[in-house]
Amino acid sequence: MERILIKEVGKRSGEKVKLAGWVQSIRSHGKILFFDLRDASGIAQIVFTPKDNEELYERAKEVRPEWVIEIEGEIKDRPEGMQNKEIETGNVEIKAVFLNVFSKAKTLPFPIDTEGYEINEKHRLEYKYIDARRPRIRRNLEIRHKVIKFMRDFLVSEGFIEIETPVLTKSTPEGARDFVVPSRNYPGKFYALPQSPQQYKQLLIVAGIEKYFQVARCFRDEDPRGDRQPEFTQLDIEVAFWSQKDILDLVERLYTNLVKELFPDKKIMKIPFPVLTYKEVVEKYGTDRPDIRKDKNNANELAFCFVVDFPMFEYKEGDKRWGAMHNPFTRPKTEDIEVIKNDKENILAYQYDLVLNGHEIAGGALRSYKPEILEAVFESLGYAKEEIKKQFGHLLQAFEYGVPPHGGIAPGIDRFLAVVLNEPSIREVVAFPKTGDNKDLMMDSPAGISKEQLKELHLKIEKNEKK
RNA sequence: GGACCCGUAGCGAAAUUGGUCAUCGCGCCUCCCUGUCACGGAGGAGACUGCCGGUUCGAGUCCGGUCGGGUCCGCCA
Repeated sequence: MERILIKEVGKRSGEKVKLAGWVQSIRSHGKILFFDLRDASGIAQIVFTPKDNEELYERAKEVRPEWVIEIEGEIKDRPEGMQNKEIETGNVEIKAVFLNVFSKAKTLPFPIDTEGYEINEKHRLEYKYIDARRPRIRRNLEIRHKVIKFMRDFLVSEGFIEIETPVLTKSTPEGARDFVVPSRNYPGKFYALPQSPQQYKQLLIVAGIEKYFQVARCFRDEDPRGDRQPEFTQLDIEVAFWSQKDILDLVERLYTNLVKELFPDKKIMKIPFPVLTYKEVVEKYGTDRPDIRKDKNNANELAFCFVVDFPMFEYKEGDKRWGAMHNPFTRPKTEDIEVIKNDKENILAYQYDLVLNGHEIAGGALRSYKPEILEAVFESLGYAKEEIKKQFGHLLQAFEYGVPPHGGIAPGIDRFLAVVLNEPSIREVVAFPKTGDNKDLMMDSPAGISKEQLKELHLKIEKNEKK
């Protein structure tokens, strides 16, 4: 017999079927036994009585919560007054005639019939595969899937193509700390994991891909927060010949359609999204990611806005030097080389963020495509000529072979989901999140490697003198 | 790198100002129960109060350290 999904049983009364799943709860009444059987599609009530089959009933009595079983039986309309309106299949129940236990289960380390917020997160992270059995987490993962699918379908329908870029790439200065991967073939050399596919996507533009996107994993070795993980997913977008307005319009269409389709209960406060300058939001709200909601307690209010005209440079107090506010590839709003080099504090850039309810959910820019501008920016940041060539030579060289004006944006998927699902942390919308100390409690990672591996990689570990 | 918060059975909590036997709910085990759906009822097991040290006649409670989580600042092109 073919197994059917539990959500089907409600409309197949009278049929003999096979079901399989996890035993969610057991209610025993002496001479009648109820299971709530759960699969990925739903929950249904299974009934055993000794009157129908003594041997089967005795075996069913041994079953415990979370065992994985299959049953065969007849779907029957429930007796009058005994329907359960709380579940989709509550009008029927399955009278079991066959039971097979695939797998027993120990008592779970914590309950899964609650929202889960009350449980110490280290337990949930260590047993994430159990935590994810709770409906809230399964729903979050399903909605994540739908959001990503929507984004893909939307961009494809707009003529974009998705292209994968390497995960093993090169460490670059500026920006966050890199995760690095030692090379076996080249002693003392390292790959780096991408902080974003930034340079690759610009090179794809040079290649003539005019509309690129990628659901891209990005890696940054900084201390996490509730809204940051060391690895995260962004919808990486780059286009040739488009203006800033073209890009903002695309993103606005993406989110308005997405919310309409997948979150119909949510209300977007203002369409078109307000466009505010960096200067005015900092003056008015004291932050570059203003929360412009009217009612901050209303979970269904989504207040998007664009923040534009960021400064090109900012002075890094910690490093005592000038850095790029966004990234060095961003196009300044001037083409005057002398101004770029000498008037750093006043230069604005074609840089923009999308902000939602006080969270930065996308950042992007038009890029410098004229080599002399790019070089002026690098010089402004204090790079010597030979250093520029060494670090960014491949990009500058590529730009000598015909490059269109281009730009892009990268919406962060995790953060958007956390906001729209009203979750307190992006850990609630990631399948296997890491702790606030970049550890994976479930895999026990990071972990040591064998002497042989170290030797192959030409690495020696210095003993920590004092830790 | 810095500041703060938390750590008591499997889970969540309680424990006067330091003072008997460390309490409760859920879960777990056994038994009873033919209509429950968070079933119900009766009984039971389960804790060196994260770990190490100190103060004290006496520490779950105070102090120091350590380990494990969390929040924030720095950081996050």
